[in-house]
Amino acid sequence: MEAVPYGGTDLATEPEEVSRLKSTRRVNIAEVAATAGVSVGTVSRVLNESPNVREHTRTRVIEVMKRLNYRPSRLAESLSRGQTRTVVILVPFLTRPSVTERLAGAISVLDNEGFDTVVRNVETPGQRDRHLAALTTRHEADGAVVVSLRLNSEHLAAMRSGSVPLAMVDTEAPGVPCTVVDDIRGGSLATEHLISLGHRRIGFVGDSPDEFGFVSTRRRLLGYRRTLSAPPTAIFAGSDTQALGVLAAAEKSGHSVPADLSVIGYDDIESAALLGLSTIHQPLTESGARGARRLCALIRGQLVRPLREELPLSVVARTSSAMYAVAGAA
Amino acid sequence: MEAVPYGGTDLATEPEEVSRLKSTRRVNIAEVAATAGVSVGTVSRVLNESPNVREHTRTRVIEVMKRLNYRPSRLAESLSRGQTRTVVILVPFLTRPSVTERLAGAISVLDNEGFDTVVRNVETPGQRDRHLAALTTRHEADGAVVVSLRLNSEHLAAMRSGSVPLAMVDTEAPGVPCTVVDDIRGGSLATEHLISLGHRRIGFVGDSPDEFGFVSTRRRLLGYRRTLSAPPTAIFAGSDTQALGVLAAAEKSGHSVPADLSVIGYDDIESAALLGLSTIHQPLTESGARGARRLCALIRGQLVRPLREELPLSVVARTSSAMYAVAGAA
DNA sequence: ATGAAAGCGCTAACAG
DNA sequence: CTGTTAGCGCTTTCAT
Repeated sequence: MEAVPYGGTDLATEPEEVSRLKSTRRVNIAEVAATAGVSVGTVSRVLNESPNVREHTRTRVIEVMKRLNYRPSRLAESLSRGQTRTVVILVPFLTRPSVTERLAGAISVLDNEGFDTVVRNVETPGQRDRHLAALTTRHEADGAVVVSLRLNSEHLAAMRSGSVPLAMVDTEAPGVPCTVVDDIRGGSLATEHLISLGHRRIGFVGDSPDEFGFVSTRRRLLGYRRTLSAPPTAIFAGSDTQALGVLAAAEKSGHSVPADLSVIGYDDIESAALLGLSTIHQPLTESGARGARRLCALIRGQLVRPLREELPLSVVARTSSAMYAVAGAA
Repeated sequence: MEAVPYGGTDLATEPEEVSRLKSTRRVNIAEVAATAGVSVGTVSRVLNESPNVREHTRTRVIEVMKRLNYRPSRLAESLSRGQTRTVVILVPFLTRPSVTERLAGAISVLDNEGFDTVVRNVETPGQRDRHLAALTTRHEADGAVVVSLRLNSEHLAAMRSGSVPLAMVDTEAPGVPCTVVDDIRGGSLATEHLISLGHRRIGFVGDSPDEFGFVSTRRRLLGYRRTLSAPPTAIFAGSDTQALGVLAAAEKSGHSVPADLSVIGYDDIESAALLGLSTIHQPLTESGARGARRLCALIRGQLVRPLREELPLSVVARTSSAMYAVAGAA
């Protein structure tokens, strides 16, 4: 490892060692073995911390690896071992806070389990199809977790015949391990909360139905419909993000929350607490973590049970919802 | 591809084809070649859409690939080609909206360029060191983009001697392509905005300095300090998320915004617009995209210029900031 | 247009 | 404890 100028360097002459690729010939395990005067097998052993290496040998090999700036190829290792130690996670609309929290949960456990996580973001039907197809068409990871996206029968059939280890989060399919919540019940919980506060005219704000294969919002709407059907002194938003929109709109139009209007959201994203938004809490990070954990089990060849696991929902009453003061109907 | 029961199936008997790994022996290119009665070379050619394959042959090979449910190994392809077509992106606090937007920007261009993106989330110094080390210690990707994390001289030296293609976003290092904004100026812009509104006593809310190697907030603070130094009729928050916290706190304590208190944030995350938060806009998605684009250039062996690129900042006045009404000092 | 064969960089089984 | 060697599954000359 040569000394590299840093920090104290004259900044006038912009050092640019990294701005262009130095075509340093990659040194491989054979080269290390050769210059250390041992076999590749031995180098491999020190690489994998095998106990069967004389301390002296190990030291020498390590020294050579350092000197040659050797970086073992994960690719070669994977190919040889027969597993990629990589998992793909397919998410829709990565920037949505609820999605991000799930993603973070998944990455965290995957990282701990020694997997790299390739994330694929889906924002159009085209991307969805392309990425879903890639999952079964080529062998690029040890498994995949699909978040919030619905698989059609073709996809499913392909996953099966290709036997691609798969776990789903916030969406389900027959025969696939999935981690979900009961969104219909969630819709009811939200509506009931408002009703218990004396509201009788409750509005709903959400995605236009069937917009993009998302199933959650529609089901929440269903829960709302089942619980009530008249218009607003309170609003139930299909997601916290939409609830924030409602909050802003209310303020803009001079309505104060919760005095004039109660608002309840859904998800309990991080900023909901920050803003005092009442909401239906669902274990976002946890769902991603569990999905990942189940995928790992699957990859290990374990049987995942129960196939469908349901996480609990709860209402979190904060400051955006309050008793209906004006004329609480009996 | 065998027919797989789906949908119409009796759900009482939970089908569980995917809940356990079917040990379907992987079919490889040799097997395809053998059963199609051609050489592996030919199969490889149809795989890569080489024009040098008789139409008839191609059709037959494709038919066999389907029938055998052949999935080419990306690993083997990469090893053979000598490139992973994978990029690592290192981000701190993945769930922060500003980070997520950058990530989305990067993933988007990387995806278009045919790269898989492995994301590594850093939430502790330990993770930071481990992931940073992994970048140089092993060869697992064609390059890396580092977001908002500071590299010390050791890391830098390692990146260089290992000649790991690297691009940085929202952070900089000598000799490395970076995409940044002028946070000091950002701090000034925010403060000036408030001052132009008649405010003279302006508070700052931000991270405790030097918490975790983050540089941005501190620099914004510096910009604020340089512009002013007395206490509050208005508040400048180091990030939009923190500004939202201020909004909530204000409301909770009965202060109305902007009547009693003006608030300006920093970043212009998606929900800022939603909530009418005044803020300093910085091109978040764009920064991620540019970082990714530059990394791609680097990987292609191109010279990246200028090494340091600065994206523009602008103030976005929304409804959370207003003229200081009470007693605007002259 | 197609086949044969030499890698790519590692792991692991086997010998010693 | 260490060396040898056969793969892992593909791409890619080089022949033909």
